[in-house]
Amino acid sequence: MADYPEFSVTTDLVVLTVRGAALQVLLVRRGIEPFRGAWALPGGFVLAGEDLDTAAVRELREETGLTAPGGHLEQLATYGEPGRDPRGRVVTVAYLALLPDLPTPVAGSDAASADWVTLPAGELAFDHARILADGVERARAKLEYTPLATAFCPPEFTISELREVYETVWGATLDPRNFHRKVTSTPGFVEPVGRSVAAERGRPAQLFRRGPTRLLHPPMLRPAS
Amino acid sequence: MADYPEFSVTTDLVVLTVRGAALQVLLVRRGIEPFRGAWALPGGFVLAGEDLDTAAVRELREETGLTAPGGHLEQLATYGEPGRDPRGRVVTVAYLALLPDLPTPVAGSDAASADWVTLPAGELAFDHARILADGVERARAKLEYTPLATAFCPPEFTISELREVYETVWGATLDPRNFHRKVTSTPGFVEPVGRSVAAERGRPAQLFRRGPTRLLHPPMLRPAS
DNA sequence: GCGCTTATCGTCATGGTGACGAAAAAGGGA
DNA sequence: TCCCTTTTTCGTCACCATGACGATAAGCGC
Repeated sequence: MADYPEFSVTTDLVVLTVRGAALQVLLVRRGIEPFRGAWALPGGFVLAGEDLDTAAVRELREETGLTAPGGHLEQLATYGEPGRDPRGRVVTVAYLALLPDLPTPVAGSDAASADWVTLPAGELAFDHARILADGVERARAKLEYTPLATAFCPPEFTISELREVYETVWGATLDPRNFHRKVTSTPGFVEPVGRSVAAERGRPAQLFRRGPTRLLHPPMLRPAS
Repeated sequence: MADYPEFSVTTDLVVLTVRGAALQVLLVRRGIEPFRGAWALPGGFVLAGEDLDTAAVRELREETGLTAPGGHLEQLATYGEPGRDPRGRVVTVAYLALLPDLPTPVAGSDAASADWVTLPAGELAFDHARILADGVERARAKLEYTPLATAFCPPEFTISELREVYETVWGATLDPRNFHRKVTSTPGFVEPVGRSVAAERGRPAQLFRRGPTRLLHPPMLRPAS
């Protein structure tokens, strides 16, 4: 071991949410050099004796104040190019988090100035632009063959809310009737709560919660680009 | 940086191939402690100034003597649980490699005793059993929506060879006629070479090479379990 | 030639999907 | 109260991909 180089290890988070009709990412303004004043992904160093997943959960809690109830957190990829951090040899394990649009603001956060930024975001510190792009692409792909779109929704949601998630993440418009049929006919995707909720306009919609299925068979296919 | 713990970083490789009718993984016998004498995934420490991908390619070359011509190499996941390596805090970035069944043996390899092992493999050093399981599952899933099965084949192959790859990796039997129709009718999956090759028995088969498509639309669906 | 094997093409029924019509169920305004 | 608008939800229809097969083509060995 003594003959091999030493690394610092960080976790960086791509935290996505759907607010209104926009896909947004949680970014922080860096208060110290390098890249002082630039937008960056939230993250930080992995502590001694701390698991990578644990570090990611801790960072998420410190930055958003939430433990992702109903949300989703998964490892994205690891970036370790020499020179990606001017301070030295730093390898970062990136995580992807999908959260519902919570009324909770970023207040109570550790970071002085964290905020939701509508995509596409501009310049980012380090190689965070690439990490963010990889995270968005992963989310787009996962909506196809997993029921992960429900992670963007509150515990109880309507089919229309779920459809808006798909439309926002994919940047496409979907037929409400065919989407309704597809979602409700895929076993285990969503389960009816039994109650309905009055919308601002139009016929009240039925409420659903996430079903037990982790994989969609057959998948939701994106409309041909 | 000085206040944060130091890590060693390694890359471990899940190198898969299809030989005969079996899915095989490249394993090495450890010559030193810990886990001396046990099977382990090939891998090693990332060097100073070396990129993670570069380290993985170097390890692959050192262990197999090949630079994966026509094969496939991608990052799998990163494992950093404290205590996963008794020597200290070691984070490993695992890679997944898919190679054709080359007539080249493992000879000329760095590792004293590397060998192909038919899955399922038995006990493995460190947390390599879990890494291997993750790699196999990734390969199974990727065969569905990417043309990566061609990475298991030589540059020119027959539809039957490609079908055997699917059958071996998925552990299922596929109808040769429907498989032929599906593969040849998916644009960009495979391209006819124009020549045919005589098999040991039966009608000679047409030769194909990999097409330009990176994503299968619609995907190849696994038969219902 | 015959028989065997494998490759390749066709046929048919079924099920999922896109396009779109139509009814249901609310609120708002004259 | 009676329209009008909006959104949800249910139906219909044509089309395409697929699974289950039958049938033919093209080699080999005898």
